[in-house]
Amino acid sequence: MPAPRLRFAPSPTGWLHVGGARTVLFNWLVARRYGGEMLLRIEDTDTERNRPELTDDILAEIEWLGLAWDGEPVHQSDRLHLHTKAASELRAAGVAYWCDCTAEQVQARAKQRGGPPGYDGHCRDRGLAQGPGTALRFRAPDVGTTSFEDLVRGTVTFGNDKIEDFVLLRSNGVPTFLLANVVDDVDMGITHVVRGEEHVNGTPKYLLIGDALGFDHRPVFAHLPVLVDERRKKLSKRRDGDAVSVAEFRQAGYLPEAMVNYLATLGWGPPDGVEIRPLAEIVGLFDLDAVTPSPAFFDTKKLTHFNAEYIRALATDEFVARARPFFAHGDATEAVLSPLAREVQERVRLLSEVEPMVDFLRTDDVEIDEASWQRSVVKLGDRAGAMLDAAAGGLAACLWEREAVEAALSDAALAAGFVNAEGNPQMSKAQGPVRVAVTGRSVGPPLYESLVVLGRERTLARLRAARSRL
RNA sequence: GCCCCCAUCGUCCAGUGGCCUAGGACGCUGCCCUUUCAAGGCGGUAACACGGGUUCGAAUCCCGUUGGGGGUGCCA
Repeated sequence: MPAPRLRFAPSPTGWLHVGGARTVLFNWLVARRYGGEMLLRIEDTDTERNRPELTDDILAEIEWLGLAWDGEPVHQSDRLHLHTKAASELRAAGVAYWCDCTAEQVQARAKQRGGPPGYDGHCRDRGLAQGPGTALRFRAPDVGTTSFEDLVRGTVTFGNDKIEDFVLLRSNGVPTFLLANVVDDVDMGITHVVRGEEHVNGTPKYLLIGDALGFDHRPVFAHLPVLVDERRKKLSKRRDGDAVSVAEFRQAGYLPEAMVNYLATLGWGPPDGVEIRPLAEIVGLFDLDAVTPSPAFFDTKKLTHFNAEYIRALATDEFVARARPFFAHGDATEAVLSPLAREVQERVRLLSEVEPMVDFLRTDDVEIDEASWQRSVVKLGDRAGAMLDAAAGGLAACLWEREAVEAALSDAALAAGFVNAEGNPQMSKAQGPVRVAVTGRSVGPPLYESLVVLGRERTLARLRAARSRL
């Protein structure tokens, strides 16, 4: 395959959502696989809805994902002259005409007619000249079919009689996406149009415009399946029209590598079934022909699993560095995390979970979780108090390092009556009261290591506090 | 309504006429390991939507039904 040229064409009307991210990824994958390029085109022709400041956010998220684009992003609004020139050509060739119907009139007639909604060709042969309030419409053929080969769907065919006379130029003179798209794709030398399934219906219009303009080259199309939510609805339509944004996941502590890897498994799968793997390998394996045509559910649980795997695979210092931006208490958190980093790393699924897990080491303002207190302390009866006392005694005297702390707690367990059938200390239960007293909860990082970091005095103070609470 | 598309475990992916008593992953779950929790090890749960064809043979091909999705804008 000659080096392909692809483009991702977001419109700055919202944040980058995960569906968009998946589209960027698949475009990027094709470009990388075949030594081509992926360009960016900002489709900002909708002056009403446009929010230019969002462009930077979208670019930043794409960068965060690590999916670099080639060249400078193109702004469609800078290219209006090309679009209007094409519009004039179409008008001159008689395949476009001016229409002065308002959107309200079009709708009203459709309703009155009782037939299908849409434009009825009212102004087709009125020979209107351009004037105030006139839009330029494309004269769609009444007979025949328009079809194209889609890399993921095969041949798709539309009856031309079902294609209405759509708008090329709005009455304010600004070209619509339909026109701008075709002109820009050709001008930018785009060979592959890889986009969401929602564009399938617009494709025959794209083709009709291109043919009318006399373009001899057609890009290859690939319409990716939509990403859906738990209700099987398009993700970007979720809630109040809010998409599930990439930013949301970034802020929640997901790694871009995990996100990208997970996204690659939606609508596609590696031939060998190995899902979690470096992007470089995916590049070598990816193929649009192998993309599934059916909608895919965006499963946050599975994404989270990927994320946990990626976190665990990090070098420990890298893990700390990546978690740092999520610390509200900066250096103080890092100081208590460092000695336990490896242990914490194996226990979190999100970077945002790191700080809460070591908070009990940073602050003395530890709240005892009631459920944990009941389950791991109260339920043990008298032995809980005995354990707390014995632990305090042993810990007060021992050497303050891991083995000694373990030994002290083992002895305390024996003294408090936590003994198993073999006569050994039953630490699974005995560590409970100490853990809750010190950390406030019944789950957390390994206890001995935690105590060493906490320090003798603070440990003893918490043991005493718990004792008096009993 | 009309147009287009889709249809394998709860979910994602594998399967492209015989290798399928349908495979992997997430989830859920049993056991083991274990200082809690994780992680790890070994198991389990669970699917070819339905009905017709074609064929010696169908999850795989064709038709229909049903179900789902996308579109139907002077949004992109």
